[in-house]
Amino acid sequence: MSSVSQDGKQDEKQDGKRQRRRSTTAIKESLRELSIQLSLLNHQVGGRLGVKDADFDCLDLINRHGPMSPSALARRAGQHPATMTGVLDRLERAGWITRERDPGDRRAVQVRALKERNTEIFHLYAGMNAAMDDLCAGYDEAQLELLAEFLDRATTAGRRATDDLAEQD
Amino acid sequence: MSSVSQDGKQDEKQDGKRQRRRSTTAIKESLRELSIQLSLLNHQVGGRLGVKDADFDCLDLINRHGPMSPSALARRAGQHPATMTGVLDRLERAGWITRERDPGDRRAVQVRALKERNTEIFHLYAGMNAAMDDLCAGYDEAQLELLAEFLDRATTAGRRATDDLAEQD
DNA sequence: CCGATATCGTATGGATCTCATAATATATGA
DNA sequence: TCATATATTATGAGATCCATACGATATCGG
Repeated sequence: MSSVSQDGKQDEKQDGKRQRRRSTTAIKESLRELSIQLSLLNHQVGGRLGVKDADFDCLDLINRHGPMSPSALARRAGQHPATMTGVLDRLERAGWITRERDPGDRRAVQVRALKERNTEIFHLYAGMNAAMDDLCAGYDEAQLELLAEFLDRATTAGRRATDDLAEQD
Repeated sequence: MSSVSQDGKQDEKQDGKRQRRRSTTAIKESLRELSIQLSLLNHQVGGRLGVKDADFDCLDLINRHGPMSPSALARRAGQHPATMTGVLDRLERAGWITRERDPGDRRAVQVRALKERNTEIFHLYAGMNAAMDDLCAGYDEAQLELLAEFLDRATTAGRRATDDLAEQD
């Protein structure tokens, strides 16, 4: 350890680096674990609603990013367009979404989520929602801002990494 | 706004609360967005390796939480035991895992990941990994600790919310 | 305007996957 | 020992995925 070294100053620096690497690794680990856990939560919520994982992801995207075309959705969800037809059929049949022809381009279709049913989803997330409120309550405004910015940057990093993998064909 | 009110002090307090609610909501939003993005990244990585999303999740769980039985894995991944047989068949055929009978209980099976192949996975995450290193480099030690703790707590919250939903049958 | 071509969503069908149930092998307890 | 419980896997019916094809519409060059 440091105590056997001749040069305490340099050891300190190295310890700092080591510690930093440890912290960074810990964050990446934690992030991964969190990601898995949130997927499992989605799986549970989706299961309650009788919606398959992939379908639920799509419904979430529609809810979050407004009305959009099936092909845009397929791109966003990383699925085949023909698969999306099946997904939308199920979601439409179960009353989660509607399909409307785009007046501007009559080949196109706009997929829209039915807001009325969002309360059902919201209700199932109530537990997690409350827990997150509690968790956030323990931080001051500056810390919350730090956290939000970190999360956004991590998202951007994820998007870039994903796109890089997708493009290099 | 505040300027028209008779009681600046109380307005300040209310603004603080409003701001806090906004920040908390922003964090929850960001977290959700991040979760989606990481799922898409996994989807890309899995796609590159010719492994389906669900299968890849299972492989990840095996890698992360050591050797385990198919039923334990099914529970963790939220899947039917019979489905897990198919998942493990595919992963084994593709050389990602091995199945060994448990000497202690010869009904049981231990599923073990083949570490040699982990470099393939790791390599595909290299981009995201480097981006996260860059991101973390912008924070000091105390901030990194704050972030890690937040992520861990959020994971715990997620696990609790998931278990609550799973149990209330 | 017209014809060629591109794009959008979806139908089709074969391969694959899921999962309830049954079957097999082993363990456990009375 | 025998009944019951447990871990995993086989079976098969139904659902899903997706490469491809198709019909409808849009766009563009001439």
